Parts: sequence; structure tokens; C-alpha cells
Amino acid sequence: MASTTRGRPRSFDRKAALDQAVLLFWSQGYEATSISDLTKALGIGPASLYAAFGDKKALFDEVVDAYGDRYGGYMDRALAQEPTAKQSLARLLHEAAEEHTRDGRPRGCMLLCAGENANSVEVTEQLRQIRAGNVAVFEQRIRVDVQAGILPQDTDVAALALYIGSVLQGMSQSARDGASREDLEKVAALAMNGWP
Amino acid sequence: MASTTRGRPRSFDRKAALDQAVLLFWSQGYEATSISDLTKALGIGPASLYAAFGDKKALFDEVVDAYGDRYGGYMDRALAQEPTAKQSLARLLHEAAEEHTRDGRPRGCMLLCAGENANSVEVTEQLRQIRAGNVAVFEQRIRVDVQAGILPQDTDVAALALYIGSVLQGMSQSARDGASREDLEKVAALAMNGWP
DNA sequence: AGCATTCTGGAGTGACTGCTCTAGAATGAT
DNA sequence: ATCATTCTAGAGCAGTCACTCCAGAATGCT
Repeated sequence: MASTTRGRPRSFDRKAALDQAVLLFWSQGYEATSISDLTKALGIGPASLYAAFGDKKALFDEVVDAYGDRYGGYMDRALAQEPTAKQSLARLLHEAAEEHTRDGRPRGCMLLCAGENANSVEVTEQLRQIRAGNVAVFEQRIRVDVQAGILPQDTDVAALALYIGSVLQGMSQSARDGASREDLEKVAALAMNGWP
Repeated sequence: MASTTRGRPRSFDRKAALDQAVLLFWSQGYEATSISDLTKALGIGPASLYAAFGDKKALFDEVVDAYGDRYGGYMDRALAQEPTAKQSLARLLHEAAEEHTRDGRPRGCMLLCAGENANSVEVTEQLRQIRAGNVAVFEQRIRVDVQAGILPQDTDVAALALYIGSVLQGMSQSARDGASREDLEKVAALAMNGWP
């Protein structure tokens, strides 16, 4: 470390600042989180924030990446570590019930929450495509099981993937609305009842 | 009619203006819809809008009512016109698939969309409570069937109601994200597979 | 016709938005 | 020590926000 850079050193921890920004955007959304909110929370001036991250959208891009790294890992693990698509997605839903209701962080999924009602179409569309990407990953995982004969050949793969994605979004919203982990576990269990 | 009121008559159709306001708040959300958006869409000045509706929040309250009247009736009908809770809620989900994807109106459910990421906690909470009220109605309907012996005595009524509510919210979000009516019909069908 | 009443258009309110400018402070290299 | 470099604090930018003021226009009542 100690990357020898000239000039006055930054007076705040960039990584800690990014963490704070994740929490703010997560709980309030992109549009409703102002630069002033961020600088107040971080205890720095706007110039420092702009020097470190560029403009608001660039900061948000970093926030989205950081969110995936720090809070989104359970998805990949569930998909990778279970033998069947059904077990993978059941585990994914159950872990989502936990992740969406953890104490000390905003409720629900940031990829869903932060982009709603943003005046910036760009942000809305960005998160939308990440969500669509997740559904596409579900679809791939399910297709593997169909080809392996674990699921029937005539399985409507896309419909199943969208189903899981929709339930996930519904759980996220219910978490925001105050549902407990136990509540959401039951939702996840009921949702998997519908699985072929 | 011709309610004989003195003074200069209003130059615009109040009901049509309210309709327009519903569409704007529905598609953009409470916070992201500015008074300027509304006055531009209606072709009137801000003073006229304020004289007719009060402030932004009062207008939104009327919008919420109007939305329920004009677009929310399918819920009550589904709950009232089917013999069992299962049939009621299955119909509700299938009709939601249709309602959430109708051409010529914003996608999804306004009661979910409009309040997200609003700086006004009041608005967020207002819509949240309407949603909670809907889940409570589902719960009542299910409980009737339990008491009638149609559903097992040990049915977790609250969990089932939250399940339907969550799926509904997920469908609304998926509709916003571009899912077609057919896509959502399949989601609804899969969701009802999980029903006891 | 004259008056009280109600609405309209346009300008304007203070507060906030994302963002930038400027002066100076703190560093590494020379 | 000096210098280029990088950062910080604070004021300030134009633009937008919800909302209001005001003069005048359009009505019903008398």
C-alpha cells in the first residue's frame, strides 16, 4: 500500500464513504438522496465528494457495484452450491428473506428500491437491466436442469424464472413494508410450493 | 346540475384534470411529479390548480381516491363474486395481470409505485397502509373459508394473505419492468400452485 | 349598471437541487 | 526551501421545487 501519490492526502476514508453512500441510496433511493445528504453524513464538503467520485451518477455506479459485492453474494452462492435449480432457488428465496430484513441495514433489495421514481431514466433503466440479468441467470440455471432431465422437457423455463424474480421483488417490497424475516420465510415456502 | 355559483367559472374540467393527475402520479410517482408537470399537462397555471385542489398532498389524496374508484374495482369484485377464497384470489391475481399491463395507462399498481422514494414520509406511509389494508382484506376472506371448513383449521391465514400480497407487488413491479400480460398470467398461475 | 365573488395568467417567493469556483492547506519530489 | 500537485472549506452558480401575490377577467345577484 501507501501508494506514493503527491499532493495533499484525502481527509476521509473513501471506502467508508462509499459504504455510507450505499446505505443512503439504499434507504432513500437515487433521486431522494441529495448531495447534501451525502456530504452531511460523511462530514465532508461537496468539493471533496466530487473530487473523489465524480458526479452523482458516477458515485451511484460505484454504489451499485459495492452493493453487489457486499450484499449480493448470497444469490451467486445459492445458485452455485445447490445440486438442483429447485434447491438453488428455494435457498435463494429463503436467504433473501433473511437478507431483506437484517438489522442495521435498509430493508429490501437496493437494486429494486433505489431506482423507483427517479427522474433520471438512466438510473431506472440501469437497475432494471440488472434485475433482468438476474432473471436471465435463474433461467439459465433452470434450463440446465431441464436438459439434465431433472425437470420436464416441456417446462416453461422463462415463466419459472420470471416467477422467482417476481416473488423476490414482492418479498423485497413486503420487507420494506415491515414484514419480518419469519413472515417472508413463509412467503418463500409457499412460493416454492408452486414449483413443478 | 348548473350549480349556481357566483364568480368567474373554472376554465378547465376539474374531473378531467384529476384523471390526468392520476396518470402522472401513477407513472412518475409522487415526488417526481412536479406541480409544473401537472400545470403543463393540464394547460393551466399553478394558481388555478391550487385554487381547485389545495396543495400537492391534497391533490394526491384525491388522486388516490380516484385511482381506487376507476382502477381498483377488480379487487373487490374478485373477492365478492367467487365462492371460495382460493377462487377469489386466483381471479384477483389473473385480473391483476391484465390490469397491470393495459395499454394506455401506466404499468403496475399506483398504490405501490407512487409512494416509493418519496421524501414525504407521509405519502409513503399512506400508501403503505392502503396496501396493508388490502392484505388484511385477503386475510379476512381466507379466514372465512377456514371457519367454513373449506381450508384446514391449522391454515396460517396471515402467511397466505401476505403471500398473495407479495406476489401481487412482485407482479406489479415485473409489469413496470416490461413483463407482458401473458408473462404475468403464468406467474399468477404458478403462484396459485402454492396454495393449499 | 353596479357589486360581490370567484377564477386566471404571470411574475415572484425562499428553499433546495446538483455542481463549481476560488483561496489556501498539506503533501512528495527536487 | 521550493515547487508542482492534490485536496479542503466555503461561498456561490443557474435551475427547479412547492407555493403565493396581484391585477384583471368573468360570472351571478341585486
